[in-house]
Amino acid sequence: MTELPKAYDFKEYEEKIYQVWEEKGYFKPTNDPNLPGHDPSLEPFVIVIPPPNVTGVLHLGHPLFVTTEDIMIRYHRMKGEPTLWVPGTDHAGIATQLQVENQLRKEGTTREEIGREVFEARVWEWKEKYGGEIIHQLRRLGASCDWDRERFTLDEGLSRAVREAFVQLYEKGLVYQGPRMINWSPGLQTAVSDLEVEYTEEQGTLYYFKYMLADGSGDYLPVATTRPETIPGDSGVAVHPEDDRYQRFVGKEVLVPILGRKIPVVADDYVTKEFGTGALKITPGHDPHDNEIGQRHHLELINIMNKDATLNENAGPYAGMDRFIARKAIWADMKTAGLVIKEEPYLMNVPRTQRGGEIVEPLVSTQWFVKMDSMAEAAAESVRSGEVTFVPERFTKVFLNWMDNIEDWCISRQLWWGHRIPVWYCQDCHEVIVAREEPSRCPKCGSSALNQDPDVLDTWFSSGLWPFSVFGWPEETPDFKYFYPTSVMETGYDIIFFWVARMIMGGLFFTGKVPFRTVYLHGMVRDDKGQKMSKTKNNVIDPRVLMDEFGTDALRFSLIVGSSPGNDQNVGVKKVEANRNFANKVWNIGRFVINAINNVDEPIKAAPKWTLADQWIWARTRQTINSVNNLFETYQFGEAGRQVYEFLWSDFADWYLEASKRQLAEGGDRAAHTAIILTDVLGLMLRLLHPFTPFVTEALYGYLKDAYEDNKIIFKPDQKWEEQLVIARWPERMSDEGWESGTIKDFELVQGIVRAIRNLRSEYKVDQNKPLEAVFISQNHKADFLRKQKNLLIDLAGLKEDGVLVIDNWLDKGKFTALVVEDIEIYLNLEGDSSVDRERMERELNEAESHVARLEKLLSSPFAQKAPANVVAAEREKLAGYKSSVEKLKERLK
RNA sequence: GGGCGGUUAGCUCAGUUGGUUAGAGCGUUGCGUUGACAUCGCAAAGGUCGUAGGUUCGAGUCCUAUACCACCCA
Repeated sequence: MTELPKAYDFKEYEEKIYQVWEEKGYFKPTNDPNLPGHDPSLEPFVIVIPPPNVTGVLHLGHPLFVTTEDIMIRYHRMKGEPTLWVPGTDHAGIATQLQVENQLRKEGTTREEIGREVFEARVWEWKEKYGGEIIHQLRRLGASCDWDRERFTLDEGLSRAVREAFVQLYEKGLVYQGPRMINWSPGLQTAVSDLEVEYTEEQGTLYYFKYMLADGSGDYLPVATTRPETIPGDSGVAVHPEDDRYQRFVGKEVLVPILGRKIPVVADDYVTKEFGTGALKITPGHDPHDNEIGQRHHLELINIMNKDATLNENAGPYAGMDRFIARKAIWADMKTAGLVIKEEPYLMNVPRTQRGGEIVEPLVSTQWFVKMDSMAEAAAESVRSGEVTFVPERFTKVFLNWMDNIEDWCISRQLWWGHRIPVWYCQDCHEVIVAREEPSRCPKCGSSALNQDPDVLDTWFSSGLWPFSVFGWPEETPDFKYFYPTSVMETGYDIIFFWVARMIMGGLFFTGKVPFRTVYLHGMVRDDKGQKMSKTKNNVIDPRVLMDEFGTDALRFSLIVGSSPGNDQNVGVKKVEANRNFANKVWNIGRFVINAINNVDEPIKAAPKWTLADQWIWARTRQTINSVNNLFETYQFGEAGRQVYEFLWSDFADWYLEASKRQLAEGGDRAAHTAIILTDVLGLMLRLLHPFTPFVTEALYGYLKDAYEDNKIIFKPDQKWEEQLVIARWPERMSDEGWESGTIKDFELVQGIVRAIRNLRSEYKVDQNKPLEAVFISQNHKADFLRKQKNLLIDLAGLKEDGVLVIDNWLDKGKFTALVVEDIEIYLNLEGDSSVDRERMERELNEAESHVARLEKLLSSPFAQKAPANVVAAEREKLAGYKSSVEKLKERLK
């Protein structure tokens, strides 16, 4: 029988407990399809982790998703379902490559210098060195994943899945290669997808200049642009077909400034008459909209840019200049040539890459693309039909809107870290070979001179296969057959397009099934002022520091409680500290209960006679269990956590534990039955709380179980205690037995009286420990009730043990101070100032009278007829209470 | 331009079938520490629930408009 320390020391338990969980295999799914005795009819609960960047640094987004998913996983595991959470990491192409390139720079070298093979080896080294860190942190956060099923997106199996997927798409004509307008990142030297481009509003300049007519008339078309450096690539000027100002120019030719090339003026209703001059220069090679207009009017496509964002020979005198230097140079030359009209400041949307942050250059390049329309239609249909649902629901619309406007996906990246595109080119006959395995010779001409495409695939291409590739797809493994499709995809709303959409499309295309039924999207974590955390703002909170200081449970609880799905949340250190205190509170409740169990030493003689407090806490327990079950089923984990918190702190600790002290001191059956109630309620609450704060609850469960089983007097062997809380039975809903609401109301009357007495004590500055004499006066059935609850009132309100009287009338009110709760008069011997007394009672009378007035008005309004009977009855009852208070107070004030 | 979310106590936020004096944590104020807990207890102050309309017996909750903030798509 060990005495627990006064404070919960999470450092003592977290690591050890996690180790035991893992060693005992609790994170492994029951009903494993690879083992004998598997029952395929049992529906499993499955989540695949959103794989964190393998060399990434832990930020608060990780604890948020880990906790949310762990809550669901632990809940379903406790419900006894076969439960699986598949962990893993993502190779994160650009991010990881940049890290290693940084390292190389420090060493004074570059990837080009060391070559592709050496570079790849270096990245693997890097991954081995730092890749374990993020996984270690997931464990520390308490993630109950099946680590035997851990995956990495560049693993052999997953690489095979990627090749398979590419080839299948190619065979069905959904993957194609071609020159097409893409977003080029000159800094990263790779193409990026539309999604990887972010637009920021920045101050720029709108340049107005003259497009001279080619007929030498000296007439000109005024044009405005934000990018003069693209003028050498112009192959037309467009005006709105209904723009009277420019009708006469349509069909004529104008001269490209400086270069003197002749280009046509066309009419196109894409042009906004009000913008700039109403005439738009068209650069089909370097602007996506211009590209479309160019195609419509068969304008020449001129590429004027090199891959490093310098201009090429098509830019004539500006060849070799960087794009921004060229901008200045051209403008200066045009000024000299008298072609400039004016400049004005202009707020423009500048496209920048998500990663590097430099300005993206739209240009035409040969890349690999996935044709999206048919896949998107299928994905949209699966959402429209409700086969896949979103939590919160509003993301459905966001998703469908994107699906309806989807563009083809550029999947090739000019990087060295990632899945190499499974395409080979024959050097001799130029055959393009797309294959699952590396071919040794060309199937067309037999040549062995084959070169593999140098590009790798977008990281999201492999991520899109994640929900089934982790189970061994394309192999029909037992895992794939049993665990796929998964149950819930939990991730941040910021990657709904990047990832969620592509998984749904991929799932439907490759497996014919949606990859998950429910998409739960969490919000972003910001600092306590609502700002995005960033290194430059220096407001980044390191989760590891929070865990060091307050424990994992406190961090987990802070990220879940007080937030709702899909909404951003602000997290400050204070909040985590408060929840560390909660963990400690739970710990001390546990200490109290264990102590109570240990002190029971007499055999139970009779059937239990429950006290009001016993019945009340049990009723509240049932209420809480039912409510938490409802909330879990609707993904309202924050509210569920809050309710358990409130129950434990405000009901169980503040009231029941206090009430139980006398019951325990009484000894005998009373103490034994009280200990049983304490144990049962705490046991149930530890279960409800376990998904949120797994460590402190597991630690306490162990001690509670030991104490209970060691006590041979109250121990019931038939009441099975599971080995550990992590696999203990989840408390299921209990139906109402009818007695609960009355019991709760009765106890609330006691609480009302106790609070009133405490307030009075505080107001009269009477020492809290001083026992008070009290006389309760009640003329109705409540007198009996009060007599029965006398001891409870004595303990909770701090009354004098033998100084409490319950009678139906009393004349000698002398120096006693009056208090009225509903129709009960309470007289306390406070030895207070009677003028203060009068003043206070007048205040109370005023308040009660205002309530009476308010309620009488309410009840004489149509409310009484139209509102449901129970609502009206409740108000009538309140009115009665206030009325008798008024009466008693008036009497006392005479 | 379209869309979404937010606006509730000094601060950070809960409040999901509309039910009649709106909640928590932190902060503030007062009192209190020899057995569950000072990582605490008891109590107090503090809110026209952005604004204006509407629906309803009843609106923080539903509808319309509007302001501001944030985000997404174009």
